[in-house]
Amino acid sequence: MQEQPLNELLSEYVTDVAPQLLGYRVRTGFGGAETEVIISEVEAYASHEDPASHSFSGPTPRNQPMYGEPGTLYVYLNYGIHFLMNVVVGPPGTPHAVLLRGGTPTVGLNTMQARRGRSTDTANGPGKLTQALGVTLTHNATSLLDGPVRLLSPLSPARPYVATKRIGISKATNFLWRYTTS
DNA sequence: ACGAGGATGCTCT
DNA sequence: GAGCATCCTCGTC
Repeated sequence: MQEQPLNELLSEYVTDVAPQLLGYRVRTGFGGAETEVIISEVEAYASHEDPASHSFSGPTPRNQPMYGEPGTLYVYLNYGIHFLMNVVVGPPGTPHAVLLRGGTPTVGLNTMQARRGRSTDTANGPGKLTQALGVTLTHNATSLLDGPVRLLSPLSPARPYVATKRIGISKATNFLWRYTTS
């Protein structure tokens, strides 16, 4: 496959990067078990231009990782229950992020099903995705290029996608910044 | 098939 | 103290 280097892709503007991450893989190898999904659903969050972004109002203790290098992993606790994972993107220092909302399991399905405690709906949601991959707050601010949670290039050509409204937010609900493979 | 409601704890005002 | 970038169970149709 031919594609531009990942670090170049991740430096583009967040709404350009987000749909291009569809088809990329996320891989972990915790507890001796390799697990991997193909990303199928993402959302873009554009810092100060986006009232729904965690970095809309500037730096806070929680959103520090968003100000890091493109390719940094930003994990946070949502609703007190679920971890959600983002890829920090955009020109370095701009706190833009792509929320990974779902994936198709390709490696280690049994492990992911065990982590999920069920055999269906393994990674088709942002909280389910992190649980299936074993991603938690301990991985926050690590590098997706060089760390325990890896972002890997697609194995097959890019597929068509659709852009729709983002889900589960109460601000800027009209932005068509949710991208899913059709 | 679908909707309502509860779980659960951190973050920021 | 309010508000979450969610998920699951249970009730009803």
